[in-house]
Amino acid sequence: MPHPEPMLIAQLERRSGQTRDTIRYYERLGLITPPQRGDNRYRLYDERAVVELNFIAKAQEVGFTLQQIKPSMAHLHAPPEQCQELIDGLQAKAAEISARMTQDRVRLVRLNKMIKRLKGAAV
Amino acid sequence: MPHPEPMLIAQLERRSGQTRDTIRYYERLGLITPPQRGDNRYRLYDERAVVELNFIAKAQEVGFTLQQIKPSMAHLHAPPEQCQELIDGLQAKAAEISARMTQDRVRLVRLNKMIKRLKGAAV
DNA sequence: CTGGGGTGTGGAGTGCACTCCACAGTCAAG
DNA sequence: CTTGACTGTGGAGTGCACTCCACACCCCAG
Repeated sequence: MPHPEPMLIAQLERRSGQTRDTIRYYERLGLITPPQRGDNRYRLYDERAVVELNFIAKAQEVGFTLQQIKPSMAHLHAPPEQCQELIDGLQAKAAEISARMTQDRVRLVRLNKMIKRLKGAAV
Repeated sequence: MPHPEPMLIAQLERRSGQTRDTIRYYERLGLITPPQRGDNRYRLYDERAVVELNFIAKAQEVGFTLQQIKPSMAHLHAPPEQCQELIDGLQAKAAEISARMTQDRVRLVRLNKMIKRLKGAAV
């Protein structure tokens, strides 16, 4: 059933939501596994590529940079055993986000104070 | 009392916490008022510069970019009358930060789910 | 009067994540 | 057989906020 019907980059573009420039950029960076090539040197992708691109998108969404994502890509297709480093990375990122939220709370308070002062002075 | 004892850039660096490169960069951008010059073309700063640099630092702290800060610099030395645009800017930024905090809450939930799943699978 | 520090300038480099470009080969339809 | 869409490559450009550089004055202490 999973007959490997390869897709060209335009199709992967549609299926992944990433532009072909971005896809090729990720390939340059070594983030995704380099696809097969046809006789014409065209890239031939399979489902694996879709999975990888979705993973990258999700990882970015939670705040990882591409550099941080790169080492995790290896673990992506392996079953999640002894991924302590992965867990560590996730926890570090969670801490980072928490810290930013704390910062943001402070910022908001400051901003609201400024706004109040200005509004008061304007009257 | 406020005799205008001018300072060189190294002193402003110490008093403001910004490197001289950053100070000159701000000047290039037109963010701070260009200082007087001595006969040797050295920049001669006064207290005003300290105020301006502190303002920029604070504005950055609450999340404004230099581009966004630039138009506010004019109002800095004037009394705060009819600064509706300033207030608008502050409120916009507050909204922006609130939005990010909402995003961050989502991100944190996702991250914690990932962590739990990985920890569960690892056992 | 020499040396070491401070200062001036314009311009290039950094890191992130793309984004766009010119130029060239490839392929299917009319 | 030509045309237009698709693909390939390497490289340059973007925006942000610096940061660093070479090269050249300037100034004061020893």
